[in-house]
Amino acid sequence: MDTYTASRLAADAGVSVHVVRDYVLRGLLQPARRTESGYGVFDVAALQRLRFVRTAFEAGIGLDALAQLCLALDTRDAASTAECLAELRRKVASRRDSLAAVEAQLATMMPCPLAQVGKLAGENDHARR
Amino acid sequence: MDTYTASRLAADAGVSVHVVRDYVLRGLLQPARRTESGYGVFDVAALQRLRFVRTAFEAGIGLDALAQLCLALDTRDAASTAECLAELRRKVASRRDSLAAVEAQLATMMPCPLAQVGKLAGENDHARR
DNA sequence: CTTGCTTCCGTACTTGAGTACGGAAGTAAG
DNA sequence: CTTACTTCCGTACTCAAGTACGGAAGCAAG
Repeated sequence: MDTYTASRLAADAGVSVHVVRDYVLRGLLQPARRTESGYGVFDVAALQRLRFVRTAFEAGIGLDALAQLCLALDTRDAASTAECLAELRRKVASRRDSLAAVEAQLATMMPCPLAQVGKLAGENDHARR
Repeated sequence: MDTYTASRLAADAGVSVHVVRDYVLRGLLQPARRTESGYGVFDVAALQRLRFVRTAFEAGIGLDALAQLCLALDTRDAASTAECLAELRRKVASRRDSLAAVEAQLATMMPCPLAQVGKLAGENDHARR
């Protein structure tokens, strides 16, 4: 019936059980329901959520920002969801830019093993102010 | 004569003096020389180095990896420099991939504020094993 | 029922990056 | 010389994300 225990969910998403618990505490994840004895029961949506969060996290998005989005998502608040999404897209874009900059600098250092680390960003600003 | 005091260097790179000291301790940066009284004296190369490190750091490269590269750079060890550069390029590439994945998922959630977080990565793997 | 796993929960430690504190000593201006 | 700022150094704290520990209780098999 597509239900997951905490450890199954963790295994399927490739994280430790602890991370699942941590994310539940942070509001990134919630069990679809709980057994009478308090055990969490998760569904496919939770797995998708968890995978999404991990991907975003690996891309450098902080858990707090993701928690905000998840909250908006869970409360089905269209306005704040849109806002969170916009903010995330900004973050992603800025991250992509830094990445591009590093790639460029890395490229300039590739061929020669000398210490010409700055050759690109040479603003050459007036020392000895 | 293009020399920088620790605080000038920090200001010009847009970081705090503490970060400069921290980076010197980590071997990411070294003063060109020191005054008799132990004060660090930096040069433009250090500024370029610092800027590069910050850019890379903002792109999600850990300081440890950067420290390795800087060590290789400073010892002018062509072999390990090349190795570090290769590794950094791998990291950058993987980071770019995560970023692309997030962008894709973000795009699928943009138009509709519903909780269809996973619609992309839908592996649909057999729950209730 | 007993043995053995999983879950729960709280708490506490770890690691990475950075900030803050406190004192000693250098430096610079009047 | 005195006052005020900067630097140095070590140590200690903060914050984020995760891991580890320890005990209580659920669950499952013999």
